[in-house]
Amino acid sequence: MNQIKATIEHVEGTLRERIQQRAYGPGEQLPTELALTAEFGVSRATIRTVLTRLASEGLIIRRQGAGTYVNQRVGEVNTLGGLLDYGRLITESGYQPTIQSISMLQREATEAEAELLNLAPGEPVMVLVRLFLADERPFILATNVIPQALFSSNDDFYDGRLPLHLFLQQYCQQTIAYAIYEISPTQADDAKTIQLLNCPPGQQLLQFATTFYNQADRPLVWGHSTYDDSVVKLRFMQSWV
Amino acid sequence: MNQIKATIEHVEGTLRERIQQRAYGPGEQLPTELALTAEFGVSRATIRTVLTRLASEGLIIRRQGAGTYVNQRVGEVNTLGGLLDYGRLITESGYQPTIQSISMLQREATEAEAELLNLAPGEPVMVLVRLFLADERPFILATNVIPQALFSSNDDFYDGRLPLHLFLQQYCQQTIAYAIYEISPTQADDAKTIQLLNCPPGQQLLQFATTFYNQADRPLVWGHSTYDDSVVKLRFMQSWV
DNA sequence: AAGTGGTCTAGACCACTTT
DNA sequence: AAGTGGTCTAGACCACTTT
Repeated sequence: MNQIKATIEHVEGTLRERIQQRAYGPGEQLPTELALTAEFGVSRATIRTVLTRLASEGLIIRRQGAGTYVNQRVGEVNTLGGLLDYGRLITESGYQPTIQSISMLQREATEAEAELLNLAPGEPVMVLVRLFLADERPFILATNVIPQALFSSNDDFYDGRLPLHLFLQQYCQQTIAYAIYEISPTQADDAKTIQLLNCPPGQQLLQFATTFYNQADRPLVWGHSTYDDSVVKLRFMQSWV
Repeated sequence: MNQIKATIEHVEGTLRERIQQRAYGPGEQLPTELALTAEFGVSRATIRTVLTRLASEGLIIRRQGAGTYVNQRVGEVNTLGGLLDYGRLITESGYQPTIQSISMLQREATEAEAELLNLAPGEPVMVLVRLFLADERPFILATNVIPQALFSSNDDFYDGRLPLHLFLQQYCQQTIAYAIYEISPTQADDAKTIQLLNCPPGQQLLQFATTFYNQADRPLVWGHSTYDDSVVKLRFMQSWV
């Protein structure tokens, strides 16, 4: 009567939790696939589906003939699961995240924005400016531009501190399927950036220009963020099978 | 008598080729999984293994109930399959790559290098300095440090123009399993960089600090690269299932 | 020789989208 | 209602590593 229906989700969640809480520590061997089938009472194909997902993130490493191991260096990386969510980046770096909503206003799309978001020039957009802090230290200033047309409901309050994907889910009923990032070097040169990020003029910064799309390839958000990496370094992991 | 043994590889290679050569163009629907099983004469599980790999790179998008589609924007990204291979990054950006071997010498590891490569300080390392050009324009200056102990054979010639993973395969019999990248902003400040990258002093650049590991978590290479993104922008894609 | 993950089959039913 | 991908089973044999 207490049947768990979403088997894959359950197995995946359980294994992620065990790795996160070091029940399976860095470098340690996971139970064999056969042992996992026995423990969870599912077929090997189900187990392998889950392990494939974890391996593609670099969380585990599988060696034919030898076993499946927790990646020894997961702890050194702060972008596991992607850059979508700056809040999580902060958490994974070991800090306490705070998100401040600096401003939220409606205006007409610039030509560039209209182009990127597949809008006619002048169509209304919502502009969110937010500041991310790690342990009270500001280090990301993010501007996100969302077509006003996506806001189906007529809410009169939007919580600007929600992670972007939850914001879109909540107020636009849209799910982000993929994103394209452009990363470039920049420096603190305008007064607003210098003030909000609390950094000296000329400080070298990273800039992300990102477009988020849904499954139907429709652009949902265009954003650009300025990232002060003297606070938190940006560390990616990439794995090959 | 003409049996193809590596079924998955064959299917995967064929589908990649078709996408690359636009037999399946951007945004177009792929044949259904059922159709692919018929065409290749394999089970659906085999087809799904391949499609899962392509989807995790963002090459295709699968929509339950609707079909499998080539990502409309694959062409906008130049890091598909990862940053491992700068030569491919250039190709994917539409340029002709050239790799120049600037220097290749043996010396003692610095303390920092020894730490990163799990060596005792002073152990010998091989240092490769290489310049990557896109259509004759220099844009990446890469330094790679490899423990001398990895060079098993006593070759007296090393081809410094090989992509790093082939270099390691060839001369060290080592396969890269994963890498950890740190991306930071920097600027052209030393004479050598300015000269080789042919850029004005103070030009803003990206810097990658990368450590490559094998399956047994052994560090194989530590590298740092300076990247002039005024030549080729760095564009990532990230997808969520 | 025993144990491990990798490939592969031939089904079944479900969730979701399209027609 | 028909078609599509998602989940799931219960096997089999292979390639590779460890004992």
